[in-house]
Formats: sequence, C-alpha cells, structure tokens
Amino acid sequence: MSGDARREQILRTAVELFSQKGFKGTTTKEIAKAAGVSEAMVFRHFENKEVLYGAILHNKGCEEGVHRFPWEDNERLKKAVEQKDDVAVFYNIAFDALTKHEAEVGFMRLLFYSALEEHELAERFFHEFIERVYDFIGGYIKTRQKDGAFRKVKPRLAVRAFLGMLIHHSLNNILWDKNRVILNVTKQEASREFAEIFVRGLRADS
Amino acid sequence: MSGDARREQILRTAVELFSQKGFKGTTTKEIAKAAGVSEAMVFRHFENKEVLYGAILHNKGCEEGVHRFPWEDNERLKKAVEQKDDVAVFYNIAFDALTKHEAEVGFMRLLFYSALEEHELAERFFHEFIERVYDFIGGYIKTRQKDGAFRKVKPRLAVRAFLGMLIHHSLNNILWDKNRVILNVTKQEASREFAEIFVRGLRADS
DNA sequence: CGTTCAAGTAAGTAAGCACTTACTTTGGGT
DNA sequence: ACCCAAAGTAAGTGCTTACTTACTTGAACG
Repeated sequence: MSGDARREQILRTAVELFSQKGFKGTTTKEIAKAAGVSEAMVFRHFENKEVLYGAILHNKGCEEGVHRFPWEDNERLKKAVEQKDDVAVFYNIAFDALTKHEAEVGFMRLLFYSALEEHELAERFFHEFIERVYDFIGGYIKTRQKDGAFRKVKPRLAVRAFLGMLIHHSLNNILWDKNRVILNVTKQEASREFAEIFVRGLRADS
Repeated sequence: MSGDARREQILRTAVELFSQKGFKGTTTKEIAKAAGVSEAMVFRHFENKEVLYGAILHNKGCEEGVHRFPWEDNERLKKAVEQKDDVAVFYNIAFDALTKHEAEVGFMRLLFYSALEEHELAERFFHEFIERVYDFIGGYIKTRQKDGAFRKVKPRLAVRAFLGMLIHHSLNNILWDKNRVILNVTKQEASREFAEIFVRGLRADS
C-alpha cells in the first residue's frame, strides 16, 4: 500500500477509536492493530500521538462533511431563504444538521471529547464554524425583524435557542438515549416541530 | 484526620481532577498528591480507581444539588404551576437549571466525560433523572393542552426542544464559549427569552 | 541483473500506570 | 502508662504506555 493511502487509513482508524474511547483512552498499539500494521508505521506517518490527533481535526475540519455550511449547497434552504418562508428555512436548517450529525456520530463524539480535553485545535474549529453559523442564522432573523415579521429579540440569543434544540437532540441520540427510550421520533418530525416552535416563538404579535 | 473526613476530602479532590482531565486522564498519584496524602491512602478508602469514580457519581447523584428536582423546593415554580402562568413556569425551570449548572461546572463536566466513556453508573443516573424531568414538564404541557391553551404537539418532543435550549446554553458557557465571545447574556435574560420563545411556540392559535 | 528507496516489522527502552506490601506514627480508652 | 486500632507512608511490583532502533522486504527503473 502507498504511503498516502496508509496514512489515510490510519487516520480513519484513529477517528473511530478516539471517538469511542477518547485521546487518553486509546493506545497507539490499538490503532496500529486495528489498522493492520505495526506500531512503528503509525509513528512513521505521525510524529507522535498528539500530531495524529491534530491531523484528524485538521482533515475533518478542513475537508469533509461537517464543516460544509448548509446554506452553501442546500438548494431547498437557499430557496426558502429567498422566499422568506420562515418555517421552511428553519426546517431545512434543522433537517440538514440532524442528518449530518447522524451520519458522523464518530466525529461528533470526537469533537465532544476534544472540547472536554480543551484541545486547542478543537477550540479553533468550533469558533470558526460556530461563529459563521450564528452570523448566517442571526442575519436571517435580523432581516425578518426589519420586515416586521419577527418580534424584537437578540438575534444571537434566538440562534442559541434554536441550535440548542438541534444539538441537544442529536446529543441525546448519540450519547444518552441511543435506544430512543425517552423519545423516539424521526428526523423529519423533530425538524418540523423544532422549526414550528421556533418560528411561532419569534413571530411578531399581529 | 478522621477516616470519614479524609474519604470525603479525597472524593472532592477527585471530582475536581476527573472533571478536568477525565477518568483515564487522571492518575491516582495526582489525586493523592492533590489531597495531600500518599497514594496508598486513596486505595485504603477506595478499593480501586473505578470504585472511586463510582462513589463520586453515587454521592453526587444521591445527596447533592444536581439531582434535586426544581419542582420539589422551588416555591416560585410551584406557585407558577398552580396558577398556570406558563411563561413563569418555564422561566423558573430555566433559571433553576442554569443556576445549578453554573454552580456545578465541575460535576457537569464529569457527567459529560462519563457519558462519553459510557460509564454505567452515569447511564443509570441520566435515565432516572431525565425520565422524571420529562414526566414533570411533559405532564404540565399535557395539562395545558387539555385546557386548550397549548396546541397539539408531542409533549416529550416539546420538552426536548426546551431542555435543548437550557442544556445547550450551559454547555456553551462551560465548554465552548467560556469567555462569552459568541453570546454574552445573563441567566435572567436567557431564561426569559427561552421561556418566551417556547411558550409562544406552543400557544394554541386564537 | 543489481541498485535504491519507500514500506514494513520485531524487538526493544524508559517512563508511567494502578495497585500492594510491609512498615511506622498517632491518639483516645482503660 | 500502656495498648491497639486506625491513620498514615516509602518503596516497591508487574504491567502498559508512547516512542525508537536496527533490521527486512519488495517493487520500480536503468
């Protein structure tokens, strides 16, 4: 196998393991074994364990799914924003987020671990990503306030409320209620209700 | 120092360290040093590291603040429920939660670690606690639906939306946005807005 | 064919880990 | 004053960890 291919394979293996047991809880030996190579190969490709961890966040953060912003390639969302169809806007944001979270459970867990461990790369990743989400959604809310459609609220506080519903729901599904004992609903149903509650919650008094 | 006193002191020290660096990331040597005793003392009081970890969850879960349900000793909340003052009900639930989260940052972090690490005691703690919260808030929503005050929604899905706002907000303050760069609001302001959005979001069409 | 160089490994090493043992101090009850 | 149980420790034990070294393979290319 070529160097680059092996490198990526080790990376993918490491994501899996780190996401399951955290940084300290995963040994380089385990990673090597799971990747089907000797431990020395891991250290040929990554100077040390910390560098390997950093490479995951860099790779995932810069190239793959999670960081892609929904408003960049989700046509339905773009259309809803243009038409100022509030419920559709927030439904599509919600559905997009829940879908991505579901598809990347491993990376989500890893992000949580890295947040707790206060990994600086994770911190930077969060701020860059989250800041832009707040700007986008907050911007839409501001526009609708100017239109007189939404009542007076701090846009960012509203964004936090909405993101809270989404992220907390995903967190429940990933972490605390994997078997959906407390609540068992489809992504569609959750997205619809979250959007409905939120938009009604912001709507200006008529 | 008496046995019981030392035991509790080690426990407190361990909460601090585990909450900062996780279970695997904290060594028994560190705990002993931070508690000002030899490592052997830690093992005299707790059979092994796992037992010490379990004791923390047991102690905290059974005796102290977090597990106490707001509707058991929060007079303002009880009164609001009696009077069916919806905004006040949800304001008080929110304010109560945000206050407790703020006061127990260490334990909150530890709970997150234990959720990721899939500690069985943590799992039990979560289910027992969360289940009752869903029952209480869900019950209130059902009542208000029968009154015709709230529209038709799955109560538990609504509860998830509301708890999402609260827990996600605390999570931001504890984990990702400690310096309040993205959003800087008081507990009061956040609670008020969350309650307002939620109650308006559930109110029946008039 | 023979050289070369990247891909790969077996077998370490030193430090760190959870946990133990064998021992010493201390303070209250008789 | 003496005892003795409980509080305390220094110095290990064996195992695991991140990381290294010194070596082998295999395929590409002139």
